[in-house]
Amino acid sequence: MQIDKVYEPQRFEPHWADWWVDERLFHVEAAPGKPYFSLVIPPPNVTGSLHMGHMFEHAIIDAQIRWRRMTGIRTLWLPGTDHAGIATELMVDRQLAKEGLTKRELGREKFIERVWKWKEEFGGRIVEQMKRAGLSCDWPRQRFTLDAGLSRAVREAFVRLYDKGLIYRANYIVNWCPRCQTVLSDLEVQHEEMQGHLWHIRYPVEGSDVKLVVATTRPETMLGDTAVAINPRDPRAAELEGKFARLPLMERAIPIVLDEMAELGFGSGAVKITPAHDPNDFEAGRRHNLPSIQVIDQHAKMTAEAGEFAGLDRFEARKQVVKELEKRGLLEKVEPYALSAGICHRCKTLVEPLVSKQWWMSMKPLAAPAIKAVEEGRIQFVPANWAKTYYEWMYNIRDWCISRQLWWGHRIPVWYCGGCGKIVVAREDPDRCTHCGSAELRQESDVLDTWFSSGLWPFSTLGWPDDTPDLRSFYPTSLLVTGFDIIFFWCARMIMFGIEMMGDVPFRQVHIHGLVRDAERQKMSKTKGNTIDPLVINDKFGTDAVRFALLVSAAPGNDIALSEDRIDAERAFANKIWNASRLLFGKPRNPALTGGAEDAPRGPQSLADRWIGSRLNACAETANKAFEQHRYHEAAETLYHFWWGDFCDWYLEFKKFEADWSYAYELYEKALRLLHPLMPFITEELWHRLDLPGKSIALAEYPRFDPSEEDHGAEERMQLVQELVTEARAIRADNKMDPRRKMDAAYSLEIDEERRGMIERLANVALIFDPQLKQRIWLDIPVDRGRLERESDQLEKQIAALERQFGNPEFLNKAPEKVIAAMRAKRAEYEKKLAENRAALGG
RNA sequence: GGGCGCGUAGCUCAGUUGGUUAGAGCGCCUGCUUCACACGCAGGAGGUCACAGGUUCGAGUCCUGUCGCGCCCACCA
Repeated sequence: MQIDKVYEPQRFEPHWADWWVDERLFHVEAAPGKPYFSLVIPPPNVTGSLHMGHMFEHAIIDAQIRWRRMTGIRTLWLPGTDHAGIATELMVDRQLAKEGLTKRELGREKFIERVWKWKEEFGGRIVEQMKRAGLSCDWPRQRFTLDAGLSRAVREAFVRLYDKGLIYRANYIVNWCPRCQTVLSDLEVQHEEMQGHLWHIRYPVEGSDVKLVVATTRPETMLGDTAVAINPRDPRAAELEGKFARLPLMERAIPIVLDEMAELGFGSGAVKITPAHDPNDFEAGRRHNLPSIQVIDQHAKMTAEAGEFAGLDRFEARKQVVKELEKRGLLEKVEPYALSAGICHRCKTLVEPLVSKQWWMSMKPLAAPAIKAVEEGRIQFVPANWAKTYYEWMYNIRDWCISRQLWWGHRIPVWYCGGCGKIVVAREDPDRCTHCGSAELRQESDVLDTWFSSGLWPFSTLGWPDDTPDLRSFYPTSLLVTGFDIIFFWCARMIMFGIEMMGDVPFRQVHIHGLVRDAERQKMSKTKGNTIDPLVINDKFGTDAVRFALLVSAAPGNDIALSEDRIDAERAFANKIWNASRLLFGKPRNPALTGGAEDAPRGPQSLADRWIGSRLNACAETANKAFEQHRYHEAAETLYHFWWGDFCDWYLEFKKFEADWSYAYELYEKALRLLHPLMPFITEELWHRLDLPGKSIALAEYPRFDPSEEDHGAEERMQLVQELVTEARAIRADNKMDPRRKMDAAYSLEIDEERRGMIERLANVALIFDPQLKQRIWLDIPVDRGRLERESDQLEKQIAALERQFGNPEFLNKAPEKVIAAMRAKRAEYEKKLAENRAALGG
């Protein structure tokens, strides 16, 4: 068998990536009622290209999916992409801006055309990246949140919820992004600590000399004040209740009301109320029946209601208002003040609270069964702690603003009738008003929040609302793998939608993974310039090495610090496997057999064979358990040490002195399968060199724990060989002995001919085999006295520590039998070793 | 204000229900062109597990507190 001298993943990875897709290797047919494992991809946004976070998530999913598939269960990984409303519009906005255009100038239709073009380009790029990464997705089932089927699902869901009274339209104070020109949900507003000021302003009380001092962080909003509140327990309450304050600058009389919102002892004890521009004040306005005066418009400019300040930008207005108040001696003081400001999580513009008529979804009724599903364990979080975060949000959930003043998205299926003024909500575009028959219908111009369609993803992608074989075959899905940052945005909403629309949870388990950070644990970000581009890194080190580096660091839920050093180490691992294969492939496949029966498995032939078989078996047990529990780092580490430590360092070295390599091939093939979910490319490449009957290693069986392969005897016998070899090498190194010259040993031990040969060869020692003593040999080698003395001291200390334990009756009473027995065995072992050392030193 | 998490070898991190001598990768030191691999081989140094108490026969692991760091949620004038 020929194999290139150097491991160059670039030479075969693209080939297998294409082959997997072209052969539709991971396509799976519907089979209602049959056992399955299914997972829908968290659809990446079509905004650009994939980053390391995606790569990490995909490496986890692919490992899990490939492992499941190899265990023989019907396995589906459904791929797709998300239209990502605001994010994509922002990208296209920027592109237009470079051409000196705006989306309004272009018009709705032309703009959407433009975005589709963008989607074709970048969405396509993302899909290509995923294919190149070798993700074992069922590509023929690929979906996009705006494709026809999913759009139909969106309408269905909207109409059902509307009919149930769970979707409503209302005027309320919302988060408005003056740049994106749309409303945002609470989740889309990011809070950032900012250093601001607290301005204390004097409001004169009418018919009195008293001046009420109010404190505010936003003086420009005072122009829209319609009341001032003080706490009912405020000493001034009785005197001021029912009186009016004179609003400075606007010269308007506004009532003084009593309200708990004014906290006793905070600032001056009085609070200005601006119902149109503050969520808190909005509620207060409702409580006290106050008028609402909008002084800031949707572009964050002052309205005509702002009098002399009309037309000014909100920040400029702030300066002017403060200046004017100062001039009139109404500014008592200014203090520095730390506040958290809400900014648009897409474009980072300061969000403006505005009163606006929007579409909302009632969440409490949907949340209750979703909470129950997790409480009852029908959905399990991994790590379990994340359930707390989920509960916390769900218990305090508020209604969801689902309309967006955007163009790229699912247009809300609501029509306003010009005839009777009523609204029509329909699955299909209506020709006439269902109430009055008028043809004068105008569709709602708003689109839905992107997360509305994402929330339907686990079933809309399987054909819902139709009762399809796919849906009956793969829903509920088995697992969701995602980041903690979208537990609320996506995960929680899928659970609510799933239960509401399908009557069952959308997935059984949620694996929450961490963040990929750079080597210094900094978040990767374009602005910091510390990002690692998956394309570049995969090309440099090979996809297998990058995947393995990600997974070996992936302790459940923890962030990972990724460095090129780490990836380089895993490339070295791949290279090690490659070279071990070169050694193996240079050996006769099966000298004991001839003709066509060359591949007939013959099982282990030697002690080394039995030992490695037993080791691989143990490794298979650990790996299966690790995948089951989403402990990828454990699977990776175990396989790393099996391949490098056991297979290469010991087994192959032993085999070099044996003639029969038939079992080595058998075991090697099994070891490739064991590694395949973590390193799909190199294992596929090498597996094909074996020219076996199967089509792909990805469809071969994953090795399982087999009690008949367990061979404790072989492991124990081999352990002694390893210890002796290591000891002999250490003596040689400590004494600076020439490694090429044979040495004699000075131990008395029970040994058989087979092991004698192993020790002699690997340790390069001459063992004197005494037939008179049968299996006992006496070795005569120079001893490193210092080494033995140090070791003996250690042993004495350890034995003394154990004696202390055994002398403690409490320990003997309370410790489990198992632990005591293990410690007794340990003591015996130490004592034996100590005796050996003393004999060697004495002689 | 509420919630979650972290602090283990020079660096980055493992350590699942408490149990014997706490591990890995990288880095470091020593010696090797050993016929698969210098992306390698062999040997080695390096940790009072942040700190202080407590529970226990036994604590890196459980409890309390302190210090340091991070994240999330919240209508904090």
